[in-house]
Amino acid sequence: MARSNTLQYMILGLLTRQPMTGYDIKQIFDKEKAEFWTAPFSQIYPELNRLLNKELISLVESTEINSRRKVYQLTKLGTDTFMDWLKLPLSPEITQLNNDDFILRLHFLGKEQIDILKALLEMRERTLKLELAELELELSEVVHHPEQFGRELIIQKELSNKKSDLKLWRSELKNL
Amino acid sequence: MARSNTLQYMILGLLTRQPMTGYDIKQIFDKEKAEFWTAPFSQIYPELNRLLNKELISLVESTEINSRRKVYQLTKLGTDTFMDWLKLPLSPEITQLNNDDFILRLHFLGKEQIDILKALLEMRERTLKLELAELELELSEVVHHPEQFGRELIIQKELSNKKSDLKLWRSELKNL
DNA sequence: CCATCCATGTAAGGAGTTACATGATTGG
DNA sequence: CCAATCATGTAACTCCTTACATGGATGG
Repeated sequence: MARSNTLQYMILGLLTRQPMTGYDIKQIFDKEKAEFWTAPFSQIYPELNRLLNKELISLVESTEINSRRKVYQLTKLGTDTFMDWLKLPLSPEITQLNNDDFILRLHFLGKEQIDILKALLEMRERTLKLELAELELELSEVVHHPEQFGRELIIQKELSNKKSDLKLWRSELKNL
Repeated sequence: MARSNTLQYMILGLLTRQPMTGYDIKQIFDKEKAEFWTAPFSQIYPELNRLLNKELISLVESTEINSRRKVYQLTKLGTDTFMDWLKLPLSPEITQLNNDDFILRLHFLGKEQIDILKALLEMRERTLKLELAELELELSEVVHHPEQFGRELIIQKELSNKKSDLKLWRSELKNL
């Protein structure tokens, strides 16, 4: 999942819930991770310092005077930056969304942001349909190569995963 | 998919089919990629030179005398290295297999290697059962947090994907 | 007092992306 | 002759992992 500042937005997203330390962020990654993502301290701490430098986050003044704990909170700029990123599915020039971009945003959406949530699900639905068509084509080609049995199984797996995704997002969209 | 020499084994795996150039390898990656993986020239060419250095591959003597084409073939060492990697699911000390390691090996398995294929599917089946149990637990926790609706959907997606995988591998195992 | 958890980092290196650079061959 | 394809690479940069380094606070 390279090349899109994933970590930056994950951290900003977590800080929208409440101010916290790098250590807290790591705890949440480890607890909520299994679904799709995690990061070690060696990525988190330097990233926090970069975000501080860019003034997307700031240090909460500590009551405990001689503690090394650094509690971070979002700045106005940080909140805006995160919300702009989250609203991607609402921008008219974007019509497709890969699984990673989709999941990452979905993670931070609740029923309060119903319009973003709907746009996100609809966009993913569109992309899934295209991906399914491509996979059907690949499957029809690979069946002529019995020596590539493993690859055929992979395509079947991808097909059944995407079909079940499409079904799930459609049914969720209906309930919104 | 870091830290496991993926590219090395992908290249060795493709070269078991027939000798080819870096350019050919890239073509195949682009054609067979969509399912899970690809690599740009800037990764392929340096990797080929590393494999040449390690004597896992060698240059095929060219008939065309003044061509810049470099056709690579597996050496005995390269073939052995690849087969050892492919046989991982047969090794008794390994009992679990994540999706990436599973898919990567499955890609190169045909019905000729029925014993490896069976062991691979069985091992993935075991791992899937554990992953499903974890996800069920996470789902039961997240339902108490309606503000994390997006995360709940992600867990549901993962659950339905893994359930459909489990069903698929079970039915394929029955047919082998 | 000692283990575990809390807490913050640096260093080294591998993996992956994007951009750049170059030139031969093939087919219309 | 010109465009597309074949063909091989380097450079710079970001992303990610593993290992290392340090020390305070808490609870049994």
